[in-house]
Amino acid sequence: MHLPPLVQTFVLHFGEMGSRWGINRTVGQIYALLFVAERPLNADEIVERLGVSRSNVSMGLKELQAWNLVRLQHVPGDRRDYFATPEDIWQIVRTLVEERKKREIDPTLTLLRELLMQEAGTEGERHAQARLGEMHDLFELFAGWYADVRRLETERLVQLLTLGSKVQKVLEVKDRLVRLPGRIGGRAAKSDIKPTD
Amino acid sequence: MHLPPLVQTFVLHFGEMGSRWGINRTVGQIYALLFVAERPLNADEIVERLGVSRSNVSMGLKELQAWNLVRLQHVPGDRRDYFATPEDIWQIVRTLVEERKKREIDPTLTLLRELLMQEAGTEGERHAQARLGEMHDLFELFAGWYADVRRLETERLVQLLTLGSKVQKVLEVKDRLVRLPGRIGGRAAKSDIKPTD
DNA sequence: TAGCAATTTCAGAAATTTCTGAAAAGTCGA
DNA sequence: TCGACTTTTCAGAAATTTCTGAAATTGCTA
Repeated sequence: MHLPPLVQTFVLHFGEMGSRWGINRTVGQIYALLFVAERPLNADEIVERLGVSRSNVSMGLKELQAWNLVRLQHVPGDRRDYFATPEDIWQIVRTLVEERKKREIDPTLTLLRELLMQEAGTEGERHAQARLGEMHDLFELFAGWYADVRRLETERLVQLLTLGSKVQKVLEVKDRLVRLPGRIGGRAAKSDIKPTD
Repeated sequence: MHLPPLVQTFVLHFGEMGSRWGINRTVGQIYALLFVAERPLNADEIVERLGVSRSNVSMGLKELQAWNLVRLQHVPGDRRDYFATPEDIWQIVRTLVEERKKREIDPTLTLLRELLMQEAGTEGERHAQARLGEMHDLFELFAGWYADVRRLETERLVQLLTLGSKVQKVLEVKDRLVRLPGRIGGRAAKSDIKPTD
């Protein structure tokens, strides 16, 4: 691996973090390398800089493409494939949110729906089902949030994230205004989740 | 493994999802089992129901405790340890958010800060640093959001999550009101992140 | 402080994931 | 269609993670 020290530190870190983020080391390193690169890189350049096998890079790039985290580009007069990360970091956020939803939330949501349809035999199963119902509502809420985030344009997304704990004040303001004639704020959100604290 | 079919399906699914969520199969199964259990369970009961080794359960419980996802309880007249998940599912959300921040965001934030302090030698390093700066700002924003979520009481948390794409309307309303005399909405959030789309 | 019950630790076995090299498949111009 | 170049596939090697059984430790009470 020969890279400027700053880049190398970053690339190695991303490789290590990969396992916490659900990708493997090489995939993390490739992504980090492309992220800081000044121009698109081809597979052999990645092999050269990371010191891993060609086939590993090929598989890593395939996975990053499946995640929609890298874009394939072509350099005129060169038939090799060149890869780059989207420059807009907010596009990356939307992509990650979408993929996480698909992988970490949707499958469980599907299963929970199925289990809630079943007939509970024993007392224990009835209790389990009640608990699964709570989890289902929670997962639905998250799924909706993720879906919303994906659709928001950048400026609104920044606002939503910046909002955080200020939500209280903002909503107070809204509630007050919504009660005025004219109804700007839209209808109240349905919520079958009962707060317990 | 002997469990009612409904519970077994759920437990197995959680075990499989575990790897996507950054925990191992047994840890996922233990969590799922405790989540739907009618009463706290001791280690031997978990061994019995999941059909895994005693030591594996011991390690799994230790990890779940490190994540603050299970609580240790004592049954009077029984010196064994009993375990349960907090009943309030929103407490679980806060815990997960906190732990994810600690594991998935903070280490990278720390590294990015360090790298941004360094002197960039080459042109390539200067470009890399600019890119890392963008990532740093993004991670800061997320870290702040996560920290906020952890602090919100349940009702507000539900509101924040339900908000999603409605953020636009709500903020329009707020903006309008904030400009009125009295300044209810608080000061504008500082934002060094420039939207690019 | 001996004896028993419960829990934890840990070395190595088992399972899983990641990575490589070699071969296959695809692509383009001559 | 050939041949040079490029990418993909995949079986097995290497690395890593997970899991187990046995032993050690903890803590209680008699």
